[in-house]
Amino acid sequence: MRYKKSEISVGHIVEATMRVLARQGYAHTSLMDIANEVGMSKGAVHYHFPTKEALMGKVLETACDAVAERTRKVWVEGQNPLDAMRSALRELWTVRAELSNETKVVADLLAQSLHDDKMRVPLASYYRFASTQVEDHLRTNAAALGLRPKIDPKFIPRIMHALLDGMLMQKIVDPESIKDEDVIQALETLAASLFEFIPVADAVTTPAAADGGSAT
Amino acid sequence: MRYKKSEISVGHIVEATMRVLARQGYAHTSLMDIANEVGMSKGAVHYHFPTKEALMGKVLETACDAVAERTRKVWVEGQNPLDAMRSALRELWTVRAELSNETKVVADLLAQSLHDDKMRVPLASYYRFASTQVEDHLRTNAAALGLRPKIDPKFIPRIMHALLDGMLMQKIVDPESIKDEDVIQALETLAASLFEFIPVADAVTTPAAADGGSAT
Amino acid sequence: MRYKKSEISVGHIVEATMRVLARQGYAHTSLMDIANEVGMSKGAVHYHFPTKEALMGKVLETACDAVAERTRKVWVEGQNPLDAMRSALRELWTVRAELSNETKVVADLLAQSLHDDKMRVPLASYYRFASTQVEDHLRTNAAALGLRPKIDPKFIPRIMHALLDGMLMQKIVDPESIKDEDVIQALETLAASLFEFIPVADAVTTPAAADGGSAT
Amino acid sequence: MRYKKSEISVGHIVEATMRVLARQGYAHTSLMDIANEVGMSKGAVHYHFPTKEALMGKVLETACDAVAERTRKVWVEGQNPLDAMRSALRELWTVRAELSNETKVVADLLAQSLHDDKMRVPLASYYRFASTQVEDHLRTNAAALGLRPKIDPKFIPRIMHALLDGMLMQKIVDPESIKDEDVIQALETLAASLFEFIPVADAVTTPAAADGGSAT
DNA sequence: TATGAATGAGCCTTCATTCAT
DNA sequence: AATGAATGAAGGCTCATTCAT
Repeated sequence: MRYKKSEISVGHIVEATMRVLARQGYAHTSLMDIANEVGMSKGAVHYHFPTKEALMGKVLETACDAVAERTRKVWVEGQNPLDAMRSALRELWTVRAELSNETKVVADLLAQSLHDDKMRVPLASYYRFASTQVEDHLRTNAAALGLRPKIDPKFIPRIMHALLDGMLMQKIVDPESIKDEDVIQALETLAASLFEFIPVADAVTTPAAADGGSAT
Repeated sequence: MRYKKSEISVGHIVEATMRVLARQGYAHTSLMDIANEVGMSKGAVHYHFPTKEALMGKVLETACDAVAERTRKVWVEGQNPLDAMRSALRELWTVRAELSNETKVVADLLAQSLHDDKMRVPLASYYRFASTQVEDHLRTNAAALGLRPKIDPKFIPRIMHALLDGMLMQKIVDPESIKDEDVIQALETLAASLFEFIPVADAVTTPAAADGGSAT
Repeated sequence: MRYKKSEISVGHIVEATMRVLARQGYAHTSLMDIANEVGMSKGAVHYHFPTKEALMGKVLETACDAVAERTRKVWVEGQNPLDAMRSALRELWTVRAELSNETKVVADLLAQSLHDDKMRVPLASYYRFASTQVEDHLRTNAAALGLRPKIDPKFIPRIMHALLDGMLMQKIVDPESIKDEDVIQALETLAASLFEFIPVADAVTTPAAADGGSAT
Repeated sequence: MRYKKSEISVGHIVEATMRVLARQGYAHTSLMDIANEVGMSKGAVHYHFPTKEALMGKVLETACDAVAERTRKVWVEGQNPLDAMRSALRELWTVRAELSNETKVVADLLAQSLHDDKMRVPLASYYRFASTQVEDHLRTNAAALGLRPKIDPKFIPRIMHALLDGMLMQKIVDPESIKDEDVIQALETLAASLFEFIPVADAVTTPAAADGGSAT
């Protein structure tokens, strides 16, 4: 119980940093801002994090975890991989489009990672997590339903995340040009065209059937 | 001399800033660094740009122009929109994967634009330019060849750029996981699936057509 | 247990401080460093010493005592004051030249005493102790052996200590220029020249006496 | 003329630092104190000296030069080395006993040099200068006057400076115990006993004569 | 057009000290 | 007797900006 106090404070600091970072961005966030936001002295912040860098590392990690968690939730339910992917994409886009603090922080620190090696670590493991998670799902369910991915299943989640992240950037920069419905619809069409339908039961060689199926 | 001394100096400053920014990132770049890189005094930099913000604005504009220019070149040649898009994607990815100074600077300042309205302007017009340029191309050529885009042609370039930008982020963060060949192959497959082949009057049932269909 | 826990801890703290001070110097030693060296918390150090100043005072006192103790040992044995002084000087120089932690701390805090009155107290009593101790020795033995000091015997030990301390400073600053043998030889010659030989009644013209004379 | 301004400011800063250092000591002197004393902003001080250490280095150098200069002046006049040494010692002690700012600063930074290699350099060259200067003087004049030093002439100035510095330390720590007249008298006696008198004209082998001469 | 000097606010960090437990 | 947490005042240093020249 004695030692919990520190953990609590650390938690508060990380949360406050997330808010400030989302509001002002890495380049314009000082420890003073953070201390004010968390309602502590600068010294207290340094008591828990020896250096600003260390704090930022922890914050990035936390933000990645939070985003990953949302990603995880999105996938658990679906059965049919195509439907799963559709609804997941819709969810994933919504999560991004809301521009939660965590999303902003990840975006911001991702740019930092261009010049700071250490920042890459949590980001890399986030992408790897998201990638393998979906890959497993596809490997398990797709074949059973006669859906054959047109590209390496390992790459599908990376492609989808890239699409989402890239669209988010455009939305940030130019919100009027990016309507959520357009994005979602485009995403669904794209997702669909990543698979070919291969009827399990009867014939396999009717490209027309595959055509119709995948185009739906 | 055709150019005033001032214009030349401004050019030097912008170039130098591009280098420094690519090297150190916005958050860790000071006017001192820039002045050193140009070989001028800090005062001189301030003579040409009243404020750091103004300089950054000009630099971002220049970087966007440079990137747009490369994008433009990539599209001019192609005839068949599908082939054009394929080769364009390959080019666009190569340009990004090289991580030129301009690319880095755009990525870096894009993150800044999350918190700085003014920075969004040149970025927005870059995306709009890239978007409309390709849109025009598609509108002109696609129909003539019996290719019908499955999604709003206005959106296709945005999707493609999103894909490229998003993949670039993953490559920055975790280079080992992103092989250039994989990316290019995935992009081509995706590009292909964005179009349906609609048999024009005469030539119809060639297997090639069926092929195009299944590739949708 | 004979000693209270508190006394033991105080001892540990003082010892640790001595080590840290010898290693880093007063100006670059923080309570944190000391707490780390003792293996205690900063709070614990403050429990035993209300203030950093108080701790430093105690440390200086201890260091002075330690140095004085070594000085004391050096003098007890000899009989002939001249011989005693010779061997003592040799010893005293060796002690200094070894640059023990205590020696370093005394030297360091001596400089502090330029600006901090309280620090002067233990240093002053160290010098007084060293002075009176030797003075007594001289007063007792010198006359009996027909040796007459050329300068006030009260001053002789101060002179000798000054010489030793001053040489030490030069050795610290420029070790290559100060060879221990040179120092010792010079000190012995000097010590000898501080006394005149006064023939006592009987034994007179021995060459040894002349020798003693020329050494004055 | 334009560039002189910087030199003037540098001069002011060094002078002010000397005053503050003499007043408060190295360990308790901040750049703020210095900036206040010189009537400039902290930034201005950093403009001229990139780091506190650099400033301190320059100050130590200046202080050493100042002290060396006074030492130099003291020696130029005298003819007879013994007389010269006597009056020089008197002068050197007076200079020290006044505790000028330069003297204090040298004493203070000398203690720092225990833990900071760079500080040793100017101090070492000060001692070397003082040493060689007097050595030359002795070599030139002593023999001509029939005075033979009892110890290596190279070492005489080092011994004398050690004596002076050591006495100064005692005076700082315990002023009441160190009377200037006592010091000077002791120094003269000591100086005298460092030489033997060897009559040039007639016989050289009379130890008695040497005895009388050196004892004077 | 460009420089050198100076400013002052702000930054990250350190530190002696306090206090509840 | 000792700890962990927190404070707040400096501390050294950086930086965008100003200005006389």
